Amino acid sequence: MGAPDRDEDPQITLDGTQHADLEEIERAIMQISWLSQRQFMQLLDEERFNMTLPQFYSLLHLHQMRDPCKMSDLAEATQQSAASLTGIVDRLLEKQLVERTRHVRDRRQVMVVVTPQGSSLIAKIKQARHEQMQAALGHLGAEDIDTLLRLLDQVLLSMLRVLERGDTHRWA
Amino acid sequence: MGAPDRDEDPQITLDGTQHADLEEIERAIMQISWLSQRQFMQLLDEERFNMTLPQFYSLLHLHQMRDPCKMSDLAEATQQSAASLTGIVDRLLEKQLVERTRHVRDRRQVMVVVTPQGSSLIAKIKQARHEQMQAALGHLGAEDIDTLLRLLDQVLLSMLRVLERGDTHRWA
DNA sequence: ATAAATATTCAATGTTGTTAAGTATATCAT
DNA sequence: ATGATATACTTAACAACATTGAATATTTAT
Repeated sequence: MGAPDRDEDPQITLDGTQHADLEEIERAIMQISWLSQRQFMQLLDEERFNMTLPQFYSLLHLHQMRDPCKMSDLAEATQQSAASLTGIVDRLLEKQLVERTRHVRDRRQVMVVVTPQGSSLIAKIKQARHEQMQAALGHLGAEDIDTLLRLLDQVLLSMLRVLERGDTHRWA
Repeated sequence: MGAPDRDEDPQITLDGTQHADLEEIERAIMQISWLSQRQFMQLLDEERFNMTLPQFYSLLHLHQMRDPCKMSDLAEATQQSAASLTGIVDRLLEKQLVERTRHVRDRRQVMVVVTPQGSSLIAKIKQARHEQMQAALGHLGAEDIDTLLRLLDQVLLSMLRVLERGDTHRWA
């Protein structure tokens, strides 16, 4: 990731003021996403955690749900295919971070729950990640934090909406 | 990814105002990173592009550099190991998106350059990605875009600084 | 010339991604 | 009830990448 593309002109709006291009934001988001995932991947790879990104995000969702969660729901929430998820849950199971049961009524459904060990690991990882991100976020002022959070949540909600629509669209 | 963790209290600051927690931002960045990379992965996977994320980010860096780039520099810039990169560049080479040469003076070094085909593909992918992200960003006002860009670039620069320090620290 | 340092590739292994096919259970129509 | 269809998930086969450590090639130092 080299220097940002700065060779494009800013937009000229009707009122004559100059505003940044949307593509600048896209570049920033892409770059931050790539770098932060890389950085996080290395953290998860340490012996004390020994996890992969897909495993973490799957476990994180189960932790947030607390109650048993269908495989298909977990797959949709984490944007992973059911086939991939089977192997991922297999490995979480080996480490005793989750438990797999069958739904009582509909025995086709496989339900997964996080174990206390799983929740405890998530807490440790969140703490380690917090320390890691402190370096990138620590210098932000309280005002900036509020603003950034508001904008990021706006972006995130739009993304989630798109994904939901995208899923229904895919099966249409 | 389920509903955001909202069960943590906001920070109470000295002046009595309530401000969002840094951890909220961390959550948002993690979630956006994961989702946007997933979404982008699916886009790159379409037949017209037929690329993977590591391939794209490697090619993107070469595109931004324009001039030939050492394997080790590319590895550092994209945060990939030299060993991984060899295979990735192999596949870019097969698709004729890059060319590999030896450095004239120091023939240990392998130099990689993007081809015109490679640059053209990057442009097409950027366009497709732009349309994809329009859905998540299109509703932002001009003010918000400026603000968000400023904050994201701040975060990005901090991350880059950390990575540089982290690299020198790792080999020390 | 020999040794040491550097840059990259190769080989072996594990996780995740894909698609397609397979198995088990549930539901619906007759 | 029985047979067809749909649903939920797993399995299988293969490609892409991640890791590590060994091997190779080239340069630099003695």
